[in-house]
Amino acid sequence: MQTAAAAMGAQGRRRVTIADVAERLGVTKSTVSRALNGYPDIAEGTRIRIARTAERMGYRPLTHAQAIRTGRTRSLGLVLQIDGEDSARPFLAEFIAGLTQAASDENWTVTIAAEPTEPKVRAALSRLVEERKADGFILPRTLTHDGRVETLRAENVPFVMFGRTANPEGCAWYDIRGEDAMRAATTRLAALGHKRIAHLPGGSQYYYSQLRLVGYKQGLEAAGLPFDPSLVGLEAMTRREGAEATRQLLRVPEPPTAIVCAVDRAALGVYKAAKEARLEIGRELSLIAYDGVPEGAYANPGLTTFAVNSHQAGERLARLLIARIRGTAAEELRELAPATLVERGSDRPPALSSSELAQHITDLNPIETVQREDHK
Amino acid sequence: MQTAAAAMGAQGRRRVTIADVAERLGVTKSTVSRALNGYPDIAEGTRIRIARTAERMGYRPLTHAQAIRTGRTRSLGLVLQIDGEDSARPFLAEFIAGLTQAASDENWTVTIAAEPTEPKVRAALSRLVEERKADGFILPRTLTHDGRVETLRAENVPFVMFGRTANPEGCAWYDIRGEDAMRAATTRLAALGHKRIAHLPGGSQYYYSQLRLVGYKQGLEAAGLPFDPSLVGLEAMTRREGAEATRQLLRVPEPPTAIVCAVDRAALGVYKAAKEARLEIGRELSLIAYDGVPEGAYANPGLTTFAVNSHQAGERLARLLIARIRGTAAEELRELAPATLVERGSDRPPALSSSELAQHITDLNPIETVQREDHK
DNA sequence: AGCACTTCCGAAACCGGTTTCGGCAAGGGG
DNA sequence: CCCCTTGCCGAAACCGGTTTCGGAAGTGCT
Repeated sequence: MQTAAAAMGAQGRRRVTIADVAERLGVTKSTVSRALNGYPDIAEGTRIRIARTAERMGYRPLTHAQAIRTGRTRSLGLVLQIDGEDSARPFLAEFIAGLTQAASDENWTVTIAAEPTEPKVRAALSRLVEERKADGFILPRTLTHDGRVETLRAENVPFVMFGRTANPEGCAWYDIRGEDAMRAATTRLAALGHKRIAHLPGGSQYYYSQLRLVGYKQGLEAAGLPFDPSLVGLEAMTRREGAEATRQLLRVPEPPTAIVCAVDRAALGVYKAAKEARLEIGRELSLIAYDGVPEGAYANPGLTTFAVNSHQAGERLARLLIARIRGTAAEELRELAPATLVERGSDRPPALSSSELAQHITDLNPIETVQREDHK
Repeated sequence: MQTAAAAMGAQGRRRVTIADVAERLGVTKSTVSRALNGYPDIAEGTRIRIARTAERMGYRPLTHAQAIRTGRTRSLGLVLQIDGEDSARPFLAEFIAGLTQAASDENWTVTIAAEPTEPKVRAALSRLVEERKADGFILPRTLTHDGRVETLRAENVPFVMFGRTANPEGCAWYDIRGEDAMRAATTRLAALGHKRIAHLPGGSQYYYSQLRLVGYKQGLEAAGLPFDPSLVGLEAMTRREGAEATRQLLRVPEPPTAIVCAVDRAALGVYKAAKEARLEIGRELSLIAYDGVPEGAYANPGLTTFAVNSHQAGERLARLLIARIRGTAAEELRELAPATLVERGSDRPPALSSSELAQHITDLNPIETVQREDHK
């Protein structure tokens, strides 16, 4: 139904095509094409001459026309899983900015899609490949065992992950050294005088949670503190879960005076639980987390955290993926970057020792109250 | 340099092409093409036969191959302006989800780009058109006078705006009735007993700010309250600006007992200023805002606000743009939707009258303190 | 001088579609 | 019965590139 073509995208004069360039120089299209694409059977002088006139005439090959023969589109694919529940993604804008700017530097574009469930995400990946809409993919939020990786490996499609994974075979990635951040957070709290430092891990489906737990343990070891499994709380990815995990940690005989959270949003829940228990963050309970969400700055006191540079992540991932598509081996395309400490007010020397804190908590919170909080 | 094609996207068997379908039926490619594209010179029976076999064979035309002749890509363009400063976009994920899901329903895709400044955004729009990467654009964050519109109008490229604009000629849009929300907010506060209701407008570069101001005035009128220009505060788009505007409003002889904010983030600044002035939100100062940012739920008390459904906005905009590209007149593609009231705790009957509040403020805050706050 | 190799480029096919053009057959009117 | 439409489809050109193939000129070697 190509009839109602009222809105024709016709903007003035015609594009300059490869035929125009060829004619101008008295050579054939094929010579121009091979010259511009670096084929070895074109004389150096000819190549330069062609490159110059093409440049001067403003010739830019039409990606679609190339794609029909080469199969390549110069397009990076990004498929998001957005399920409405947990769709607060403060970093998405910066991430996309980094991605698209790096892509456009190399004259690539980014095709984006979103689906609510994992099977649909996989289907979308396949569809984009099948329709040649993307030459490769960036996979955000890598899981320990990631179905998307299987899909793409099976179809032999290039990809790079934001985050490492359990089975690294054939995988390229960019990741932040979350384990180093957790390690530094722990030693920092120890240096402030904390003896009982807890950890709130992230969801176990994410590989980074394992890494961050390891970093926490390394930090304890470096500080000469023993590892106590009872100080590893429930998995907490949300404010609600963070609050619940904290309530549980504060109920034990020797409660922690500091908590290292795998993610900022869980840390926001620590604030909530602390408020319920009438504890002041930065005095009775210290806190360091990871991510750098903007809400952390609004918390009271501000949340000390290790921030990740999402813009840079997007930028690097775009470059890695382009290299991957061009044929570089996955094993050579693995990059790690550090998180940056943002010091705010949530980490201070402990005002109370662990046992004093325990006493303080039971003084302030009769058993009944605590239990009622627990069930709400 | 097409050499290192190690990562060829070759997935098994070849696609089924239009030639395959034609051969299968003993007709020519051209017949298949015209049948599938609804040309009138194909017999109905033939059309059905072709459609069925194409379907059965799993034939899907390759968009790029079509594009080279038709110039159309079946791709929607979205160019974001992301400048790093104000890049917190809590709705972006939902918006993109709506957009891409609607697009993919109609077998279109979304190409996304981001640039830090307005001129670069305009350049990106032109580039995407020039390279035929997008058939039309969605323009988020419409300004009163929008350079993007001029660029696209000049090049005769279809577009739809998220938000209305001053000069509607040739513009299609989807927008939320922010004016109705502001009107409802104002009458609601009046019904709770507030007599002095202030308004914090958004940035004047945004057309919606004008509309919301009008809605506020309509609300006053409907409630039988006089409009007092001194109750319209400074433009506030951020928490910081919202706080500053509030300080200023609270300093007058007859301060407002309630504030209607054009945007949630300014409202978060009201909380801050209220805390400084030791006023309790929902008692001494009531508050209703607009947007529905997640932080509003975490504020204390929760922020009552008119929330916009970003997912739906994206979805509708995709459909409008596709219709626009297919030739529907811009004037027929204008859609408005209401915002939804989310009741939380920030709007209550006033605990104090305006004059009592004024007294209360001066009691609690010696002049010096206020001035110091002012300059920080 | 003769021959085999290179070097470099033109000719033409090709990719997977769309669109123009023209022709055949059936139908209608005089 | 003939001519003129009209309906329907095939043939071929076309879109803007890439890639294969082969041949003309130049080079090196004997």
